[in-house]
Amino acid sequence: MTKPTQSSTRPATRIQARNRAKILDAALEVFSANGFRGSTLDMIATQAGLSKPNLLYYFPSKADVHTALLEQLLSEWLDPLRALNPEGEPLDEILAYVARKLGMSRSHPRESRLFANEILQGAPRIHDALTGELKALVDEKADLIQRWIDAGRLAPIHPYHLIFSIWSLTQHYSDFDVQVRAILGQDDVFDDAQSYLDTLFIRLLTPTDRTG
Amino acid sequence: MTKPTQSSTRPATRIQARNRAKILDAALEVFSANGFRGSTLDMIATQAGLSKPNLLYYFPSKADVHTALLEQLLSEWLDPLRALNPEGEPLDEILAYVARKLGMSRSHPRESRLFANEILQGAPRIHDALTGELKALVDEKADLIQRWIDAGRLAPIHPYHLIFSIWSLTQHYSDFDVQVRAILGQDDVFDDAQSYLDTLFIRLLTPTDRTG
DNA sequence: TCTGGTTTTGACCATCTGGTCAAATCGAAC
DNA sequence: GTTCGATTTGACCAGATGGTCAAAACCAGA
Repeated sequence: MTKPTQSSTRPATRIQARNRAKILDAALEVFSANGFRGSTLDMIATQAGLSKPNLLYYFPSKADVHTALLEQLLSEWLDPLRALNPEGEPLDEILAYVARKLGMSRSHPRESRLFANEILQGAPRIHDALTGELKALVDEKADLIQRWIDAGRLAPIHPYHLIFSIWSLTQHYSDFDVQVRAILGQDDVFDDAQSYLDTLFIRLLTPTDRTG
Repeated sequence: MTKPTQSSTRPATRIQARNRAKILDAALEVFSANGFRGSTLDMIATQAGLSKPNLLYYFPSKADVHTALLEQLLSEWLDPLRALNPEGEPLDEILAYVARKLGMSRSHPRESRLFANEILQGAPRIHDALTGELKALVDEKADLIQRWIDAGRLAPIHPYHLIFSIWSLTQHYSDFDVQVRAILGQDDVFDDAQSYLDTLFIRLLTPTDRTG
């Protein structure tokens, strides 16, 4: 009856790795659809194909599943921003970032909703990550954008609000999915969204030529 | 022990009006902060200064409080869009709409979060309103915007996605409040946001002059 | 096959929570 | 101040839910 989570030394068996993965995937499905309080261990266990006590054999509590999930996903979630390349052409870099982020809303809507739920509730479990890891990354990239602006390679706008606007515009299509579909019907929402956002950021960011 | 809610004929006493209002305000506070499943009748009752059975004397169930709250707020929530004036100058009208919407994020963050929670969970209780009242209003206003575009008074963009972008950009500042503040600190977020959004929509929507 | 650790589970518990109810209290009209 | 409906409440209930535990089943190496 050795608890597997204590095995910080032991190299985790194949069964452990497989079941922890199954649980985290099930938890993503359930938490993203129902929020933390709206999700039950039974839902997650069933979704994972395990019994509730068996789930609790791998994670000591519901909160631990949630925390583990958020931690695992946060870094991956920030990859698109991290990939903003200081060496690239500014406008292309931003547009590529927008495209990556919109792509994630399309392909990873569960992750997006999981974070949206967490932030909406006041981020009780990842507040430290917000003021730490996230802020550090955003500070760095906002600085980069400011340098591009100072060099006249982007129109002058508030770098932080630019980043916020990219987040909100892209995540809207996953988080508020139901509303978007209620209004538009089942159309190819993401293709139209992509071209709309391209237009928007090109117009917003293309520097006015002042050499005349 | 006559239930007050049955009195569709009776004109509702002063006490009834006062307590129903207290309950709905408390419910707004609690539901917007914790979501539907994360809120308890005890929380709402305490917040309203009533006992739980007393609360249930005015509303037959928790779900009924929630529904009543959403219904009461939905119409008011759409007022800024409804006020879009066909007779006005197109760009001014859109900018004024953005300003009204951002103002509501600042002054009514609880309402914004209440709706965000509901939509995130798949809008189980207001889906009809989305495909009905909301869609009808958006269709009407999208049509107006399209006519402005056709008349060359706005740059050509997708009207529905324009409306979505206004929603997402403005509501972000209330719904994701915690995240914004974690990154920016306690600054005057809304003033900067207002000028950022002004810039954004002016650049996006100002028609290119083709008379040359 | 035996052995010892790993994994799984059925039964169970305590707490929380939505909701009920009969009795008590209140309040306005007479 | 009496009356009768409106309002309020303490006590209570049933189901849901997070979590425990001891025993059973499983599995890999000797």
